[in-house]
Formats: sequence, C-alpha cells, structure tokens
Amino acid sequence: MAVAVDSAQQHAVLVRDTVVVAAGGITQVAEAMQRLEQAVDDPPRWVWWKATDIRPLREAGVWLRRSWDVREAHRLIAGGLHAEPDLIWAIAHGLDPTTRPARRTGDLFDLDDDDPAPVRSDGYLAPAALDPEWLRGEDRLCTWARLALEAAALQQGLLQARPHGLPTAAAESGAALLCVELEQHGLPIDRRRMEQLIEAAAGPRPLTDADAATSRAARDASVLQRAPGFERTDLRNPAEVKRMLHGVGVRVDDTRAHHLEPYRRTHPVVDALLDWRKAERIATTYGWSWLERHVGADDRLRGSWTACDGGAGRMTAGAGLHSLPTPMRDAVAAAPGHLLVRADLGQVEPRVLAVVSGDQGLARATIADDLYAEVAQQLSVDRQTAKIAVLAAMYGQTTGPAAGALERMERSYPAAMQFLRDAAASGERGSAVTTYGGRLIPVSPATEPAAQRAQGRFTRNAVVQGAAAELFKAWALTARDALHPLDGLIVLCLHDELLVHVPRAHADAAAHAVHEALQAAAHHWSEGAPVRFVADIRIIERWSQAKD
DNA sequence: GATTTCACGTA
DNA sequence: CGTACGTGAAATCC
Repeated sequence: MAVAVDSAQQHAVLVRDTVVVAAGGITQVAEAMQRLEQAVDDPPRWVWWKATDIRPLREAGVWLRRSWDVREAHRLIAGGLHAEPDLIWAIAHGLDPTTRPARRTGDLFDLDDDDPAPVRSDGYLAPAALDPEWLRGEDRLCTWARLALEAAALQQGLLQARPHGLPTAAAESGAALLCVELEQHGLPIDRRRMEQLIEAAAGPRPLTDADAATSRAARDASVLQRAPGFERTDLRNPAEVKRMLHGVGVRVDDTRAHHLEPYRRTHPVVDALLDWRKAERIATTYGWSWLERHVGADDRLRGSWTACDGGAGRMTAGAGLHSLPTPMRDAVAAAPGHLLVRADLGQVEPRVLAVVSGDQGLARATIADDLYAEVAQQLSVDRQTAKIAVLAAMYGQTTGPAAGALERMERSYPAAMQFLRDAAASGERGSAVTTYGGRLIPVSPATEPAAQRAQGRFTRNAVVQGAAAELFKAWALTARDALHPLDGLIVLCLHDELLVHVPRAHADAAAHAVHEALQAAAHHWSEGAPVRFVADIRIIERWSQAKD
C-alpha cells in the first residue's frame, strides 16, 4: 500500500496496485490509514518515497508500524547519502545512474510538453517529474504513489539477495519514520534551568549587539588578565594562543584541550583558557541564539534527524542534540506529570563484533555483564589493557599500550580478528564492504598509501559501527511499538542510548518494555546467536541523573 | 559570498 | 599515525 502526500495542498492518496484506496484531505486519509492499521493483526507495509513526505499525516495523529521507505532502502542498496528519486529509480531498475537525464535547471531549456510522462521511453525517470509542481492534482499523486510501489518491489528483489537485507530495510524505514516523530515531539526542556546554565557560561541574555560584545569581552578578560603582556591576544585564533602560551613560558605546539590539560597546574593562564573554552563552546554553540532557534514555546528542543549518515549508517541529529555538553543535560527534564526512561547499551561494539564475526570465544565473553573484565581474564592482562586492546582492534590502532595485548587477542579471538582484518583489507584496496544488515559502504579509490590505510581503518570500524547502528535501530523500533500503549515516546536516540518520555504512572512499565525490547530485538537481529546484550535502564527526572 | 580548516562537543 | 557526526569562528578562495 503506497502513500503519497501533497503537503502544499494538504492532500493525500492511498494506492494499492491499480486501486485508489483513499484520496482526499489529510485528516480524511489519516483516518483511513488508522482504520487499515488497526483492522488486522498483520498491519499493512506502507510504502512511500521518503518518510518526511508523510509528516502531515503523522501530525494528524496517525500511528504506523510497518513501512518501506524507498529512500532508505536505496541508501542500503547503494550506500552514501545521495538519494534523489531519479537516482533511486535508476538503481532500482538496474539502469546506469551516470547516464540518467540531467535535472531541470529552471531555465529556458526546460521545455516539456504539458503532460509529460513521469517515466521516459528509455526507462529513466523524467526530469519533469522531479519538479514539485509536477505533483499537483490527485492523478499525479496516484501516479507518484504507484512509482514508489514499483521502485519498492524492485528494491525488495535486490535486497533479498543480501543476507538480512529485507529486515534491515524494514528497520531503516521504521527509523526514518521515528526521525519524523523525533522532530515532531522534541526533547522536553526545563527552560529556567537551561537559561541558568547558559547565563553561567555566556552571561545574561543580550538585548543588543553591544550587550553581547560586553559579555564576550568579560569572558576573554578572565584569561587575558592572567597573561601579562599578551592582553590583546585573540583567544579564538590558535596561532595567537600559541604565541601567548609561549610568552608566559608554556612550551606547547598544539593548543587543543586534550594536549593542554596536563599544563593546567603549570600556569594559571592554561587553567583559565581551558575553562574559557568550555564557556565559549556554550556561549557560541549552545547559547542564547541556540535556545531561541531550537527550543519552542512548548519547551521542546527540536532538531533535524536522519535515519542514517553517509558512512556506516548511524542516526544523525541537528541542533546539537547529539553533542549537548554534559552539564547542559541537567536542563533536559521530563514535563510535569512525566518521567524519563534512560537506557544505554553496555559495551555494544564488542558484543556486536561477536555476532557479526561469529567468534565463539568473544561470544562467550559477552555472557558477562562486564565484557572487558572477561576479556582481561582470558588475555591475562588488566581490565584497562583489555579494553584498550579491544577498542584498538576495532579502530585499527596499531601503536600505544595495546600493541602487546593485540597479539594475545589474535590467539583468543581469531575469528573476530580475521573479520576485522578482512574489512580493513577491503577498504585499503578500495573495495566496498557490506554491513551485517546488508548496507553497502562504498570506498573511494585512493592511491596514496596513507590514504589507503585510512580507508582501511574506516571500513574496519564501519562494519562494527554500522552493525551496532542496525541493532540499535531494531531495538529502538521494538521499544517504540511496546511503548505506544503506555503513551511513552522516544525523544532521543544517541547511538547506543535511548531516552523515553512517559507519563509517571507508566514509567515502571516503560522501563520494563525497553528491557524486553532489547532482548527481543537482539534475538531477532542476531538470529539467535549466543551473544548477550545488556542495557543500563533507569527512571529519572533529568537526563543528568543517568550517569554514575 | 561560498568553501575549507580548525577546534571541540558527543558516541 | 583510532572511528564517526554536527556546529561555529576564522581563514581562505574566489
């Protein structure tokens, strides 16, 4: 069943095969969809070009479980982020995408007849059909929906040939719909607390540009007054900062925070500078203008979401949702009458590696709550060394304290290490890799040896990071369904962490549902592999209460 | 004015 | 010379 929406005209259609199941206003079609969704135990698989198309229907309250998102399926098939309908169409039909007709440019050469066919005689999608103007009217909307059905059917054929391709496409489609919901609901914010935090770092809310300049100068002064003779240093210019530090006797080549940290006690200006950097980050990226732009009158922080990035396939978020400084998480708080359920996966990447590589020894280690402690025992090293070695294997690190432990890893976990070596070798020679779930990860050819090694590290990591993203999405979507009857909504996805907003009365049930969802999703996703996944799940009022 | 580089927040 | 992303300011390139 395909859905197409003309958001400008607030019009939508539902099409099955050649039958127009429903057509009309958003509200009317939304009701028809909800009836179809609830009528049977086995709900329809809704097909659309992209999830954002159906935002008006979602805003009308429709709750859908299964979908086939043609754009997300394409991203699995072809890799990367580029996914315009003409490209999707060409790939689905096995046509050479490089010879598809040029996009319309809006100039005099766009002379098409009044009723251009959306598909050309050579099989490519007609450029005219990509124009939003083309989509006016119910007939065109139905045609567009049927094209989505055709593309989806061909994509299913392509993905059937990849192990796990179909369930992954379903999960990616669901993730894209979840992204629409994340954008819609937003992250609940305690505005007064957020204002306190911003004021502490950036000064009071400026009413004029002069106010902003005064706050900025005051911040700078806290550093500059500790650097006699260098009061005119531009703290935002790394070269000048280096000159200032040299001037006061701090000999560093690199002024980045992690490099400067050991010198905090060496000279007060270093201490002041590092504090300044934290405050400056909040003042510039998470300051008053950020609050104004991204936190709505309903005290919800909203950013744009994508179901996958252009690399391994993790979710991305805008408006700083994925990089909110830890102190500011104190202002992420449940709305009145609600609570947050925070759940984060423990040591997810090595556990995922155990599944995707089929390494029996590593699988045995996942039985422990603390996988690194188990690996440490196996390798006869301390826990910290074991942790560094495991991460180094997945990231492609070759130097540092892990070097010796990596050799022991080869003996204890040969399948996992071979899996990673194969992935790296593929990237180094410029060959694409495919994730456990079937996502193609293209690699651009490189000739420089250093660039080739970098590609190897990228693919080595991508097969783990990408598979972890696939497991995460399967978990999130299973949880989404289970939370729906509890009025619980997922409000944040952060790679291995879920934040759920739920009425107080249902918080215990929601926490339980999130736990059960992980067990069910992991079992399905791994096809019953003997690998254990664990999550730390807590009921909290503020995001900051989560970490130990 | 648009693009690139650096730095730094998160996982 | 360990991966990825998004963001903003300054530098750089037209």
